[in-house]
Amino acid sequence: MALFLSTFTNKVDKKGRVSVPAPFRAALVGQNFNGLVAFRSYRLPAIEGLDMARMEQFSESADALDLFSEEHEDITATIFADAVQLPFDGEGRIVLPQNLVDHAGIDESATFVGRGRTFQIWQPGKFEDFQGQARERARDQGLTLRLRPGQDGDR
Amino acid sequence: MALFLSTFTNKVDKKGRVSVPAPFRAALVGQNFNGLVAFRSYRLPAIEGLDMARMEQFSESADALDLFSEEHEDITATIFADAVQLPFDGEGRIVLPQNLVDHAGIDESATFVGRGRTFQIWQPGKFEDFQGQARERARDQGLTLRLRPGQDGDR
DNA sequence: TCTAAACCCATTGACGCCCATCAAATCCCA
DNA sequence: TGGGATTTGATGGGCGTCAATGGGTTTAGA
Repeated sequence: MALFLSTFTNKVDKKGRVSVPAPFRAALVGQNFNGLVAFRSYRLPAIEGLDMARMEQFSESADALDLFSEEHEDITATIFADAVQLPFDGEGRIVLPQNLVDHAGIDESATFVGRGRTFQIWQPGKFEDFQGQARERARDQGLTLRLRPGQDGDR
Repeated sequence: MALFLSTFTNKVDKKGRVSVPAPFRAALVGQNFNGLVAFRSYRLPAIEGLDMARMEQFSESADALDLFSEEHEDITATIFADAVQLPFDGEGRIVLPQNLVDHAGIDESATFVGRGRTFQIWQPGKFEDFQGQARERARDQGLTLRLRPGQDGDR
């Protein structure tokens, strides 16, 4: 599976189109669906972005919950109902729906933020603030990452 | 199997017809029956929508329950007895039966809500409220979706 | 014969698709 | 190694197509 790395800021044109950074596009090829899936983060003023394979995986995981249970209802209402498929145009751009734009407070530019298996889309200024705070927390709390044993990195 | 994503709100015309969103229609092709199956949700003021394959799956799951048990009686009465087949017209519209419309409180518009393997049909305002509450619960309870083990992400 | 559902056709507005331009990074060769 | 040429990615705009919608007409069943 592809890794989404680094951050890119692109312009949103009058039609609401944004170019998806070429490296991200390269990580999103080879699906049935030529585009990406997006939904509003329920914790942050940001848009979550992922590929269809990941969404299918969510779907299978959600199927493991009891149907008609409250947990199932909440998960599907916050993720699947909120998700949109955003196809690429010939130039590799997407159109961000109004409700996503509103949620993230995006205006003339959008920042694509790599987060490993997924990525996020932010209003540039808001991401800058958020990243600054995250770095502070990481430093103050001595954040560490434990590697999973027995797992090769190149899966 | 089909994956239903996003929400779409369409108008109900004077004849009671609603366009089923094109992406949903695309997920509903390839059945014997050109249309969808619907029944009243027993927990929510909404209409459950699905394809025939999913209905078959429900049937098999119900078979796992003891025949003539109260649970079996209740499930079959609530789901199978209540279900209706709604065929598409030439433009991909359906007509919602009166009892479903009443149950969901639908008037001039209907909201189609993707929920993964199935979808729901709501009165727009009611779904907005419900989704808002679901998002709150998701945030407050730190709702997460555990990915099913043994499933590779890189498919 | 009357009503309701199925079928057909017209309109319109958003979106997908195409082409043009421009900037930047890279490549190539003297 | 410097500078010109080429490629690739980002951006802008025009136009055709399809989905959603509305209404009329025919068919079937009561």
